Amino acid sequence: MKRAARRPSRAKVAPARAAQQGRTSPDAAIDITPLPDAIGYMLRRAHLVVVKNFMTVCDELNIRPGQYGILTVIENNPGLKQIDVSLALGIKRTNMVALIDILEKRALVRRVVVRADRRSYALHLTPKGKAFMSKLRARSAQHEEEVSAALGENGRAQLLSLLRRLLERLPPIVSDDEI
Amino acid sequence: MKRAARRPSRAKVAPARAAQQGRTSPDAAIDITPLPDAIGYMLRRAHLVVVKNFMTVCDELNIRPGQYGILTVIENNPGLKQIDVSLALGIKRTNMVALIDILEKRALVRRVVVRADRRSYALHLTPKGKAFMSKLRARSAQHEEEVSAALGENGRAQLLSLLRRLLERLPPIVSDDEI
DNA sequence: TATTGTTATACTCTATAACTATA
DNA sequence: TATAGTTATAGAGTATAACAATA
Repeated sequence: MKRAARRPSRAKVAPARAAQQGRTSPDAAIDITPLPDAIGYMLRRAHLVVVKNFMTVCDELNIRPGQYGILTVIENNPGLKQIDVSLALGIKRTNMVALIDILEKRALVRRVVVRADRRSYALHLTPKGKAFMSKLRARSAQHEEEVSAALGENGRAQLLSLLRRLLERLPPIVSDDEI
Repeated sequence: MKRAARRPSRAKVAPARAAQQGRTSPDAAIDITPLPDAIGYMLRRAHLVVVKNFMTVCDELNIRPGQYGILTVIENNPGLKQIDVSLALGIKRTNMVALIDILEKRALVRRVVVRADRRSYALHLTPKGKAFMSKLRARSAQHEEEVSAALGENGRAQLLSLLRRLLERLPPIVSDDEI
């Protein structure tokens, strides 16, 4: 996330049409949300602003949002296999390898050999991983507070309820065959 | 979006912990939404299922969601410069070039030379582009209906209102200096 | 035969630097 | 000096195919 400073700031864009017609009123400007009725697009923009906010937490602790998800799933379900984490988060098992590699190299996660099934590993947080998650959870809670404040009274619960409805009632992203 | 069929379907994952403890009840399985209280994560998942739904429309008409946004902005604001479209959609002007190239090669959009400022183009839909948008709008409306149905009575309006609040009250994704 | 982890690879989206031509 | 468009390039994130070890 780098800063730059080239052009003067302007929240709205004066369209060429307005200029061509001699109108210079800022009211003629198009809005920064040009597809305000497209649920998919609005979800995308909202996700981006929330993630940008969360990235300040991630940058502090040098972690990616996806890795935060993996750590959380492992912490809440110690002993999971990589394939289970993949399935839970919708990350392909083929892409999970490098992600776990990073977390293992940082000594946050351990791959524990399972005698019952020597194809797979049981994933656990190390003591360092648990301490890390402790910090991460505290900072994440702060972030969630900021988002809640933006959403207003009851807004957070309402939003989560509506998002849950979408996840429950629309076809899932990937059938787990594809993980 | 390819189909595959390797493993038996399972909506929930039986965690190794439960198995190790001898529990095999499906109630012990972890949910497919492992971060149900993280607004950012839930927005991501919801966006993915909605986009997957919208992709059926895009695949039919051989277009990407981002290109749909560009066409919509140009249709609603004929004569905009590339930089204006970039700003409106949060797409860097450097990445806008190839996107407009594609739309121009498909004869949906025209770059019209502006005598008043020969650095820039005025973007317009061609007649073919307008006809295309006509089809696209109709199919998109169908898609929006499906999403609305999933959200239930008033759900759509509530969700849009909450998402708008996030966009208005959290810091913007990019200052327009960075476009 | 099927599953788990792995490697290699490709594709999309996004990001940065540097150039040109115009203003 | 600043802006609009462009090119080249690099980095995420995600996708598929093929393989070894194990069940």
